[in-house]
Amino acid sequence: MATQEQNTLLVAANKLKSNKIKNTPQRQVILSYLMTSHAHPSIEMIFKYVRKNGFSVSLATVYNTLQLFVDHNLIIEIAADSGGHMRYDYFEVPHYHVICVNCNKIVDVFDDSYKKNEKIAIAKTGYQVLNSQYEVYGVCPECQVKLKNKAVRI
Amino acid sequence: MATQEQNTLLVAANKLKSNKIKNTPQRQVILSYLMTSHAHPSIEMIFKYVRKNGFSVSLATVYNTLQLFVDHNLIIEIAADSGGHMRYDYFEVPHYHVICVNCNKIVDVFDDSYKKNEKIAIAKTGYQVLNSQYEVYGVCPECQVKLKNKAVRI
DNA sequence: TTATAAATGATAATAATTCTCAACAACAAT
DNA sequence: ATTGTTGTTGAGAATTATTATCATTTATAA
Repeated sequence: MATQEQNTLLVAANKLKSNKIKNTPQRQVILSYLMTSHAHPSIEMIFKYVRKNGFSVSLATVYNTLQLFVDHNLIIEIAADSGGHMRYDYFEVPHYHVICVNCNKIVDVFDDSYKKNEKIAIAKTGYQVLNSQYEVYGVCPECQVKLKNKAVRI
Repeated sequence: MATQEQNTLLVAANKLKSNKIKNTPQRQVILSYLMTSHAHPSIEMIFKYVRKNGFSVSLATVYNTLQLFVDHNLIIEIAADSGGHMRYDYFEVPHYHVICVNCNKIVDVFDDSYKKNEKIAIAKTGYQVLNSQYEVYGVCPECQVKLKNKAVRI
């Protein structure tokens, strides 16, 4: 019987094939990680994850692979501002991100109404629209508590 | 009679004062540039602009100043993907950006309906929302023509 | 004025990203 | 299955972007 990990790798492998992307172990692992993780991982996190799972990989390959996936619209890049690191997310079902400006935690909101603005953008600019991204910045519930406690202790 | 440039600097100076930001020549010039330019300039463009206009400035000051303005919500950072450089924009009236993935041109769309999604985000996540940003990626009319011609000439 | 707290700027230090190219691997055609 | 071709990987170098340092200068309030 196949393990969960094997199943996920298989799904990723099929995704690569249907996108005519050559099927290497590194690409399978990176894509399956992005498909299943809710952490919206950074380059560094992805690099460590692949090695931790027993595959060889270099940083150059992580960069190349993520760029390739972005070009194929399989994933998106998220600029999570404070900290300055790019984060990556599998993007099959349209959703947007709510990002904590204190701890950088990112949560998904699966509501595609923001996508309606693409039509307005086309009408107003004449651009040929490929995709769009909506991001909300704020303070997560945990950090709201932390910051409140901090203020009291001055 | 005051020149246009002088007027713009005056407006910027008042903006700084009303935000309790110490009023230095560098800050005036950078803010006035962001308030009047439609170019959504990068760090490099801002640095060159300030020097071209006869003021001394260092890269460190440009970085510091932009961070300060972002913290005061006077401007926003835009991750214009391809090219990887951050771009900056004065942000008084809510609007979103339509970005050409080929030439990186950024145009504004002044339609704040995307802001309505903030309420949904609050309800679904419990975050204390500070602001939100919507970005559309596509190909601008000029590049549509260029790319079409290119394809024909292979 | 003058005191003082803060900003500037030259440069160093660090971190992130891209480049290079030899060795290797995927996959289509046989 | 074997092989040839084309594309991928990876170690490290090169480059680029960003942040830190700190002596000097400047803005502002008293």
